Amino acid sequence: MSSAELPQPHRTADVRRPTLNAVAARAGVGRGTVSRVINGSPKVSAQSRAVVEQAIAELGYVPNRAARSLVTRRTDSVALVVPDAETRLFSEPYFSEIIRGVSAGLAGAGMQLLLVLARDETEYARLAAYLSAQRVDGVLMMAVHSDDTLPDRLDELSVPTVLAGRRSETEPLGHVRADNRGGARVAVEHLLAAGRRVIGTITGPMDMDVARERLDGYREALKHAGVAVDEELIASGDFTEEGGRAAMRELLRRRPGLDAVFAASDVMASGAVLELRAAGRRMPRDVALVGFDDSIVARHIDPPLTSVRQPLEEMGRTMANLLLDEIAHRGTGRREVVLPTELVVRESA
Amino acid sequence: MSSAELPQPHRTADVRRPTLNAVAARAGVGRGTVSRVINGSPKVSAQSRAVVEQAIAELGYVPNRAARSLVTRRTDSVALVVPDAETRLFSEPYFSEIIRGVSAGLAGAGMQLLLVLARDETEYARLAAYLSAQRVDGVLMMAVHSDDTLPDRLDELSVPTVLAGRRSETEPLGHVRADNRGGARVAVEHLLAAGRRVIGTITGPMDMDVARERLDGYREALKHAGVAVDEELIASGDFTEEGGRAAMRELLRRRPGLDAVFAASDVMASGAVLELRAAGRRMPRDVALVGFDDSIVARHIDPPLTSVRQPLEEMGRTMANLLLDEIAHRGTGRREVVLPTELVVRESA
DNA sequence: TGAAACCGTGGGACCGCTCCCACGCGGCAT
DNA sequence: ATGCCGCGTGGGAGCGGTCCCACGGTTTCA
Repeated sequence: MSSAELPQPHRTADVRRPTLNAVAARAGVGRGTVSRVINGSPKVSAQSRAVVEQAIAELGYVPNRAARSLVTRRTDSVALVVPDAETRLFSEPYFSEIIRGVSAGLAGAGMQLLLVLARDETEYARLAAYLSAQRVDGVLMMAVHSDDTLPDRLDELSVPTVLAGRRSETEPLGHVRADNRGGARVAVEHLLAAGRRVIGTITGPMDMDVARERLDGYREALKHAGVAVDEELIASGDFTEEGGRAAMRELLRRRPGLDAVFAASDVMASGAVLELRAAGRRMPRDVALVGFDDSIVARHIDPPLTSVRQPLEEMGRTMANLLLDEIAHRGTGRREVVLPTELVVRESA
Repeated sequence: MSSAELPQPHRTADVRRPTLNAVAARAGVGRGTVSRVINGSPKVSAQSRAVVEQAIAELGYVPNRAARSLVTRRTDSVALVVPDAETRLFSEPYFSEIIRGVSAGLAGAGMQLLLVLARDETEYARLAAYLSAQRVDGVLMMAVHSDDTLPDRLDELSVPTVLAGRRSETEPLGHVRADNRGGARVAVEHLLAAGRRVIGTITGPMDMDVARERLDGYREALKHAGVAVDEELIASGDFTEEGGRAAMRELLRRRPGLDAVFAASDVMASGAVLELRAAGRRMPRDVALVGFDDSIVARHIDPPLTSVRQPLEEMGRTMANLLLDEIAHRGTGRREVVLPTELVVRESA
């Protein structure tokens, strides 16, 4: 009989939810008043507010986001963009912790989190247009590469954007990062304090800011302790296990007498461990080892790895806050926040 | 002069994007025609279509999602709900792989992924109302507990829902899961094939379907091989490292002569390794060990752990597809999909 | 040759909300 | 008393789409 018998593809269940109008009718007030109550406007009498709130409760009214967005031009949602190539890194606490921080930071403001995995280059290229098309109020980006221009494009389109980490020392956009330099410094100081003097380091790719910063921290610590920096003790990896292993091999070849290594990431450290073991070096007796990230592998490496921990969740929360701030008051000036790291001492050093 | 000088908090940049109207005007056709072109309706002449597409390209037009949602009552987005308590599991490939699969599956359909971390109980309780309030077209849920009623509530509110894993053998909702029983069986068969006969198992919490299924697989394999199941060789853990360790200790106490162990998760296996090592057992010589999940720790345990891998990404993609299907044709009947597992042989067994 | 069927098309109505203007009313100064 | 101010308040307009009806122009078939 009714059209209800016809299939209704692509239609949500037509259990029509109460509208603002319905609430107004029930409360015996105008739509404007209901809207004011919902949006916490002060220009409502206590009485009206009570009546409206009552009606809302009775009807189980929830505002329609689309209708609101349409007029306010806000979406109350932000996108978290992660290049898919890096998704594997998800497996590191890095992503999950940051995400939970972001989520916590956004929840308070009633913002939704849109997860966008940029699969291939094509998709990535379209992203700027896509994200600027009034779909989100702002964008958070993780794992930005030095040569990544998406942030700049978003900036041109005046889409509030906050990055996890910076692309270079002169990052123009707002971002949050850990004190990589300080963390590295503390790590190396820890090795120095244990009496180690021939300390090598395995760096990340030098076109990444984190890698440069951690290397700088290594240098600073040595310099500060009056130990000359031996360039032969610096080998570069690429943040992969195999890269770490190769770098370690190189270090052992160049300076067989080294007694400690600071690896700029736990994953590289785990590669180094394999090589050290193969070379018959015992840890920490012969060679002490410190990593960076305090990732999940740190605890499972044998011996458990001393590592530098970043306040990931706090970084996420801070990113959310910076973004919310930027959304609320545009162009309040870009801000960068650097959060402190912490050395987690285990058995490897 | 203009109002542009006034601060405009909470307003997106007023660079007004072209509307469908603008496109129509430029193309010299009516709004209806433009709408038809955008939605791929066949009832448009080739000529009109060409003109409209041209105009769209020239203006860089992108449809306004909110406006569309308002009338269609669709949002073209689905929520992925993850109880925050489980977020730590993010660090396992489990979540990241599933997410990437989900994302891939949704991307093809032009759907957005809303990540919802349900923090505390209160929030979790509100979620049903929230999610049913025309905010998403469907819901994907991970890490559902046996006593979780959110899925049922969503179902009542006729919100299409698909789960990762089932709550019990009689799960009424659509879901995707790995062949836990078969995987466990293959794992144990692998141990049997290596000549092991006194095979213990460390199970997960028995109120979880995965745990029960994996234990069943263990039993099946033994039975099939004509080996009597010794209940003393079954110890229960809780999917944590410490739980695995305790269970292993118990097994060694009960049956010091065991020559193999099947742990229902890699994390528990890593705990077992610690205990075995403490007890002076060498692996795999004295005791062979197989885990489940092929998580990141599996490769880093010493010796590298033989483990059962689940096709996580495919599970994610399948979840997305089931959900899309359910959204498009409601009530086409609940479906459950079971995907095969694979034994990854390393050095521990 | 005329009616019927069909096809692409334009545009009005509407989705549910916010914004803002105009209005009524009581209190205060004139 | 009369005017003015300010505070709630109601409701029209409009956000940018989709849906659907009505319309003119062909084609089809009796």
